[in-house]
Amino acid sequence: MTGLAASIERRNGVSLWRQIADRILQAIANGDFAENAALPPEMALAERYGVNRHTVRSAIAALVQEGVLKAEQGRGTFVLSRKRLSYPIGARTRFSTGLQGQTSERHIALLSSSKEPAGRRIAEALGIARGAAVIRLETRGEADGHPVSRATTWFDAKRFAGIEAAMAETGSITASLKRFGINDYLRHSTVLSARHADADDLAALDLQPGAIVLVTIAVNVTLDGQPIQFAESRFPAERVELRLSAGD
Amino acid sequence: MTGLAASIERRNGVSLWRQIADRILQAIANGDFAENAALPPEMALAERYGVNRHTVRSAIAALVQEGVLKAEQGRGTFVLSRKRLSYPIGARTRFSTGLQGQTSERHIALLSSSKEPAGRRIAEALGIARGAAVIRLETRGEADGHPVSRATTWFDAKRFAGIEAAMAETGSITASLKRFGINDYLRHSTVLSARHADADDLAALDLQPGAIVLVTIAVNVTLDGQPIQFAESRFPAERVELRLSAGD
DNA sequence: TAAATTTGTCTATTGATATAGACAACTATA
DNA sequence: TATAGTTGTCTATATCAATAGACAAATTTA
Repeated sequence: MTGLAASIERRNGVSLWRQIADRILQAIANGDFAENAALPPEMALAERYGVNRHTVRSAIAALVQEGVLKAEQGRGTFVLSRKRLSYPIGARTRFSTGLQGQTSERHIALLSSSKEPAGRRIAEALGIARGAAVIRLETRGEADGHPVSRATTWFDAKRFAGIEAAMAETGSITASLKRFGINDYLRHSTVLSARHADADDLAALDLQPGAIVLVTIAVNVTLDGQPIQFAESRFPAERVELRLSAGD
Repeated sequence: MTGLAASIERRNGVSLWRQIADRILQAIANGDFAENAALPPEMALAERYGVNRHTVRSAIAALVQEGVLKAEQGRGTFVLSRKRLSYPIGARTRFSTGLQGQTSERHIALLSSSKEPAGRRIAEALGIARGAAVIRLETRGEADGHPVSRATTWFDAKRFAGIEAAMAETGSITASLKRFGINDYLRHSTVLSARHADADDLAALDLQPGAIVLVTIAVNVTLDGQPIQFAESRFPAERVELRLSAGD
């Protein structure tokens, strides 16, 4: 399928070993290797990608460091298989319901919260005056102890005063909103993009530098269309894919 | 907002100038700079990112090459503003209707076509036997003369014999499907991921090496749920964002 | 046991990346 | 017309990235 033949680019600002590490990760996520399967020998990979064996070794070293591969002298290099999580997004997406069946344990950790004046984008999305106070929550989604998302969420401070405490206590946006009389809500719009992870993402998501994150910018609304929440979420592209299902 | 403070990472396989170029691109796409606005002076950027001025110059040089910035000796460096296209995806997404109002001219160019046996993934998606013949189309979406997407599409060769000719003639998937008696179809499922662009993407999308592409893998079905089309599309993350609207 | 295969380590060399400093060329402004 | 601010060019140096070759160490297979 895709990504087998295509060659490697030089002099682009992305080192060859990083590009090759990306390829291998992609192949694993694609299911090209079975659980605990052996990677082709270093010489074979070097030939396939048209680079020196040492360059392949650098790529493998990075993935070993990352816990994706395990190298054994004399035997080979093996895939410790981390399949990609498939994360559904749609009108009724909730974090905890989204990953059902794929992981056994999941929750949202509140990293920090603060109060700040609303910028242009946030004010427009929440339908409040620019400069009005908003509460900002920094959270991390975890599944089976592994970080799978990193989000920044804004609420109208007037309407949702104290939501950071509710969030810290319940570990759930849905449960926290219930305390403010909101029993159901919908995702109104989602904008999707991708970029290199920044320093904050790297630390929070336990990523290796150079990793790519999928970014969603979403507005949640009540059933009658009133905006309640504005959020930017980052997902590590190497561990998560986003899934849109018809009818969601 | 996001992306202003976060610092630059070293020894990660992605060169500093590439990381800084990414940041600047992101800031422009974010709307942090007005049309034709001047970028901060090189010295200021160097200080902000904690690097040497020459490193900033490398980043700027790459973006000038790319046509995003224009540097004028003695005056400053200016944003040639290319706003990001917002590309809607949903149950009723069509290429030509999707970008209405954002661009004046758009069409799909057929790059090549071939016949091949269906692999596991494609056979499952199309509901045909593994190894059955499928037609594969390589296409490029263009808006105002700029490439905005690169797709690989598979059809059941038995049912859609000759669709490559229809596609070449009409330049439209929708119009081509009409010739086979399909007047309407829906997007059944979409899976979203992101990765570094490979050599083929770089050439077809006119990207600088190191660029990131958003990848969608979609299945289109007839109104009664019969799968007709399997497609993998790549969008340059620096020029395109994907938008999910409620009710689509 | 011997041979083949595969990963691990070492040395050496080349080119790209990044830093540093100095100064030229050009523009806008006081 | 000075002066300050900005981009452009040059030299020099240190480190990282990539290539190249040789051989050691461990495992599997004949």
